[in-house]
Amino acid sequence: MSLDGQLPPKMRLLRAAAELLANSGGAAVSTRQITQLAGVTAPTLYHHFGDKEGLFDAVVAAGFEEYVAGERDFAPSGQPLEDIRRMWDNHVQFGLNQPELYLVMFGNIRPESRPAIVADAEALMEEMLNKAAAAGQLNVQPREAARSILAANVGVTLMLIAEPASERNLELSTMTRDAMIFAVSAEPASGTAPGDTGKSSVVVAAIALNAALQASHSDQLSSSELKLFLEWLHRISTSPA
Amino acid sequence: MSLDGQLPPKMRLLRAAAELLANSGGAAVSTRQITQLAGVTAPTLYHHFGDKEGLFDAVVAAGFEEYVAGERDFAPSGQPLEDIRRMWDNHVQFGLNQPELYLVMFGNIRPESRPAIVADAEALMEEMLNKAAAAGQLNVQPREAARSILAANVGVTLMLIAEPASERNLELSTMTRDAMIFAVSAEPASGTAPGDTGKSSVVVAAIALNAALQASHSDQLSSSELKLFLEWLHRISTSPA
DNA sequence: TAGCACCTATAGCATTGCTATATGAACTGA
DNA sequence: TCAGTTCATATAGCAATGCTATAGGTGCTA
Repeated sequence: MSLDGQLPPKMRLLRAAAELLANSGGAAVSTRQITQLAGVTAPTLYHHFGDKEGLFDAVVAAGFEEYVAGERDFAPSGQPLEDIRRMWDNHVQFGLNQPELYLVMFGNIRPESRPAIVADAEALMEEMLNKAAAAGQLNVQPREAARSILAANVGVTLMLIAEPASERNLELSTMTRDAMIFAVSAEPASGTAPGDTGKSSVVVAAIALNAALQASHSDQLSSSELKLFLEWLHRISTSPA
Repeated sequence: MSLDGQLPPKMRLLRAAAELLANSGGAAVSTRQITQLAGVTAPTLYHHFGDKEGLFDAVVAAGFEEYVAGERDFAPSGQPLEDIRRMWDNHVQFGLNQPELYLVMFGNIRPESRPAIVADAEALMEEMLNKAAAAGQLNVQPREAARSILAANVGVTLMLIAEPASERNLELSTMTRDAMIFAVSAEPASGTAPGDTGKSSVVVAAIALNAALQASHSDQLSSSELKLFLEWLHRISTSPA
């Protein structure tokens, strides 16, 4: 139960802290647990890191190095926006793989350390977005785009972490990701005119669906299913209500 | 320095905890500080709330009531998507006004309590999106849209909280907000442009009908018919583009 | 060998969340 | 009116926490 490996105590403390943090399930981790697992006594910890927070900052810094490495460690595809997608997915995956560490990095807020990390993550993404801008693919400043995308990226990751692993639906991530990337990209994005506020009755909706179905040859339903479906639809769309 | 006001101790504890939490600047708040400010001794706290966490949960619950009240307390404009914008702005403002409370609610994660709150916030937004869907203004399921928008909303708010108040640029919020809303909204008539990134009109119509049906208790179909009908409707409205 | 900087251990302090127990107050039924 | 019961608060103290004052090795240089 001790992390001896002839490693220097400083390293053992770092690893012990990281391991306990990762397995704590959100609960607090005591210095006594850490020092015991590291096979070291208390003053050693305070000699090397000054503080419990100092130790945790070191753990976070190490985690951030790993994060940055993950964000850089793929061959650029030549399509900057495609690379942004991969950065997004990497970010989410990092959060899901190391939720506790991620929470300390992006979920917690201590007015000094967090902005530094966030700023670095922003810079990382901005760097990539600069290429997109150079290729004329952005319709906003790269910095603003990076901030916006990263904010959404963090929000999605936090939400995915918060829900039980069995219910996690990564479509939330891809959908939000593509929405953000589309929003900053220079495609011919027409205005968002709300348009006519169509009536909201069941009848109107049913009629619309009916018409759309007739015209589209959807193959989601078998022919017998479709027949019955249309009959019901007709019943609904001719209802007196 | 005491919160006496002839209020019952339970209330004084709640207010003391809320006040200390709001002014702690992220630092830990001890039960002794709370009980002293409330003019009460320790066992009183544990009698009423069982736990330090129990007390904080109560504070969060009260904060959430306030949040929900803020989200409901404006006249519906008749344009659901415009109301969604206001919900977003309310959310951000709540976070900036009470950052510490907000962090406990949305930034922290304790696998039990947080998902409940997030789920409630989701439901709140989904409720509004149902109206948009019923009006044929959505191209995704209201639930998915709500999750996606809320995730981005939280991410933006956290990022704004993290940076010094002087540098806060709310344009990050409006830009991300409009990007998300645009992404989930159906292409406004103006030419129908079927091919583009928008989903087919069948899907839009099916989603609208689904939302309208849920809200209207139509009795044109028997319950068993309705069940099967909804199942098919779901199949259609989640079909790949 | 002596001196020196570095690293670690022994032991203990103040504060933390929490509780076993007891005391008071308010209500209930006779 | 009064004993019994329940609710609410206080006294005092426990175990665990973060942290530290002090002292003891350990290896290097001279």
